[in-house]
Amino acid sequence: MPDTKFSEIPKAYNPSDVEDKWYSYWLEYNLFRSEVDESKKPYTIVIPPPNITGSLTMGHILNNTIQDILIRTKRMQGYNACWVPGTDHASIATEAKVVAFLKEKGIDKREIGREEFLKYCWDWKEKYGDIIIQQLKKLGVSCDWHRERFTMDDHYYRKVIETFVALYKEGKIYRGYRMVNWDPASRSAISDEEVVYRTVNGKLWYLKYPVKDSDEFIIVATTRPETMLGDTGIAVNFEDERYKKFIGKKVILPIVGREIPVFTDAFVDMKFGTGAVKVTPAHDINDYEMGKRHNLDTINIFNEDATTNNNVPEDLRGMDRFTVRKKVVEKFEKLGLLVKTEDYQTSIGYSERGGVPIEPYLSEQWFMKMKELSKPALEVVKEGKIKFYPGHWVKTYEHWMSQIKDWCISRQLWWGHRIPVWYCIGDDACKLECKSPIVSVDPPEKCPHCGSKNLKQDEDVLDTWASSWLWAYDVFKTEEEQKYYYPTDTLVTAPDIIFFWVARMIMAGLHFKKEIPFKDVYFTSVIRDVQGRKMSKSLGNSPDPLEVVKDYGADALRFSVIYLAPLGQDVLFSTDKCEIGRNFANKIWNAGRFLLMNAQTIPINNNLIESNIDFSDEWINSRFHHTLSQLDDAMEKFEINNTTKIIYSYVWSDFCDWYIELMKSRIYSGSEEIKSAVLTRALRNFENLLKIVHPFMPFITEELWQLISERKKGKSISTSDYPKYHLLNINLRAEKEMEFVKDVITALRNIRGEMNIPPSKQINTYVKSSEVGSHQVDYIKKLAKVDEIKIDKNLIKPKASASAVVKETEIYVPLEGLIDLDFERSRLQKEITRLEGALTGIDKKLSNEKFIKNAAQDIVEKERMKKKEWEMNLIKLKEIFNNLN
RNA sequence: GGGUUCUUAGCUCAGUUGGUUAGAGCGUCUGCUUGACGUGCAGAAGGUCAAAGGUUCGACUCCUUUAGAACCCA
Repeated sequence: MPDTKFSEIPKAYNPSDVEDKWYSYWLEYNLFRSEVDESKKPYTIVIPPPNITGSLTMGHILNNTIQDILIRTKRMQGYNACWVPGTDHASIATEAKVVAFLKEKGIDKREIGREEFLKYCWDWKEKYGDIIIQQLKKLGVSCDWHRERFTMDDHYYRKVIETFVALYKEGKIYRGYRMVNWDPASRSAISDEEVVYRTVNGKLWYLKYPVKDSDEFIIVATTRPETMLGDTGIAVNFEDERYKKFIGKKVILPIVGREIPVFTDAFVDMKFGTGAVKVTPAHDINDYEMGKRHNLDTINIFNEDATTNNNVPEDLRGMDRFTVRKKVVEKFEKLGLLVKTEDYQTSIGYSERGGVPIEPYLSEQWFMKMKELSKPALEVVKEGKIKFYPGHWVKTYEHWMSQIKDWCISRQLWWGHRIPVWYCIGDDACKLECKSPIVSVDPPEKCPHCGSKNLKQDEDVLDTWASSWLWAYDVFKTEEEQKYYYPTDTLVTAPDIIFFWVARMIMAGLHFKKEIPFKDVYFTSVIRDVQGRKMSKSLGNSPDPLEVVKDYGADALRFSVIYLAPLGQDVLFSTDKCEIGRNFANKIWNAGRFLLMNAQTIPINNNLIESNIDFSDEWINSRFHHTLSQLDDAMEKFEINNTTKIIYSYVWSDFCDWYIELMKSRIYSGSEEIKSAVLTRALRNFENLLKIVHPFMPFITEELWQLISERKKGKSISTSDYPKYHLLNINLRAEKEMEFVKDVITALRNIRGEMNIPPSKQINTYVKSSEVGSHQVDYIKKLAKVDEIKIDKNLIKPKASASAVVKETEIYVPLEGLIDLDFERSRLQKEITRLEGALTGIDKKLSNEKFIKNAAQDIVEKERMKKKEWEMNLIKLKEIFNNLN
């Protein structure tokens, strides 16, 4: 026993005293380090790399706590546990931040040029890049920090480029002039997945287009009147009687004066608007398709920043899209061509990062063919080779995978992996072949066709996800490591990146490594505030996790968040809910404090660990192994939330409420040998308790583990052996005995409570039985505050007593002068009524032939047993009731 | 418009392949300076399991419909 004085152990657990101390200790002794070791089975997790732009959110807390629970458990269970941390360069998000930062200083990125701009980006990364990572350490996560990676590390960068080149050579990457989602704020293309749709209150404008050589008009309805400047046709449905006479005619485009044809296309919905649709092939994906079908001109009216270009009339040039909208509507109004304006609810795509409405925009981009890659990736999930938790995500995944489109991977940005493609801009010697791009991992010296050294690299960088989809294996640098650690075991991630990241990692893993990247995917809950709103910076409803750690402790935060987060459901979180974890930590602390206090005076003697065992020892051991079995089961099924409930109930109800309370009678009044035996055993039980709590609450368990016994330098609970479940420890007899004792004590407490007997007042008790052992009697006396117990199977009910029937055993508490007979009568009557109701139900069942015939035999048997016991109890209660005097 | 999920005590949620006259934590009420803990202890109250049908000997659990909520996709 370490010579910590009891008086030195504070009454309440104070997390700030211990957290930093133990985190540095763990790092000092490299306890989270993992290296290839063929003699051990690896258990591997790669962290979902947080953005270098962000700071720690409650989402990170939940996500990383789950990973830490898994990895710590496996580490203690003897696996070579490897958790690889790292960060993501987040191309578009970081570039936006740096651009904004420069803007404040009055610098435009185009002025300073690419190289200079990238220096600023790297500065940013150095300064802010590992904020989240540092914050995570406060949470106690057990990552192998020697393995920290960044998606733009030299090694990783090269892997990304090599992957591009390989896929290009396989014909899976191509360049094309296509309509893409354009973010005018960052002046870059983005992928379909980066577009978020929002319902907004817009308007529907009805515009009149004069028909050429006629007095008639065609009226079109549009939500984006400004795009009329690029209209090159009017489409109607072939079956629409209203417009048959116009088909093949031309209309004069107002303001512009261009003549555009009226044609039919099945795409047109007769019921929408007026049934006539203005067609702008350069600025709408559906119009683009129609334009292709009908050979319409494609007139782009916007610059890259969505201001109008020279393809619109002079007085409307250089305006942003919203200004020009106003101007166009004004002009229509002046011309008498605006029929009406209606309020209209519409869904508009916004750039997730840029925050502005995306513009469908024609441009030259790089694409990845996805069909072939997606097929095996869909299979492994459908077949269950990769399991999702909760399983319903499989359907979402299937849906997306089976209608996957080619992936636009180029971004018109500078921060990121620059596309490894060069173009010959050559000289006179250029040949036709020089037009084809040169794709190469290392910069080519000259054009392979004409020999010119005048080459220019593609300006664009790759989509961030085209780097992070390699994360599951390229975080491991050597072949040896990849072979040992890959496939990884579990991925824990937020469901909103199932397509961005999870799906693509599966594709990459299967394609390049011929193996799944992970076996299990755990999709975390979404953390919301108590009103159910998503946590966001703009709402200010997102607590700073580090503040919470300061106020409640890291262990409390971890435990609370998991306790509140059921699989597959949102969590309504508020800081004060961390009281659950804080109180729990304090409970554990005080259980430890109690044992340590007694260890000051009672010698620990391991020779006595198997001596003086009674049913309470057998019971707690049995309960512990039940708990282990439940824990194993829940972990297996990734019911992480459930594990906290299992642990909570064991620690609080079994260990503290009963085991510790029971042990007091022996510790305070037993012989020296009994005291020693009981306490020695209790400390061992407590150590086991600490071990199963440790993955959830690493700091407090380490502190107590170090306190309850002298440990060698470098020893830690985090690398101790996790207790193993053994069926042999389940002791049904002890459990039954314990159950009886608990029931008697509860019944007596109930009587005390209802009869208003002050706790200070001792009572006497009579038990009509022959089977209660003396060891049980001691416990009942102590916990129910009973002075004297008389046990006799023939005893006669004493006068003026309160009573109860527990497991067919009658219990009496004589209360001469204290008892209110009417009250006792109503108390008994309540129980009688309850039992009668229950028995009616059971009788109905048992007298039903079909039940006897159809129900499983053990169910019927169970019902019969219940009936027997309840009938017995009822008879006794009625007898007591009738003889009450 | 299509898909997924959810609706159980005042609140937040459990409830395992249908078989306990429905469980926990918080909150509420009553009592407690009991020698670990008031961040605690003991006791109690509180639910026609969203609604209506159906399957079944038996439905919180399975099916259908309806109402409401959330999310994803278009």
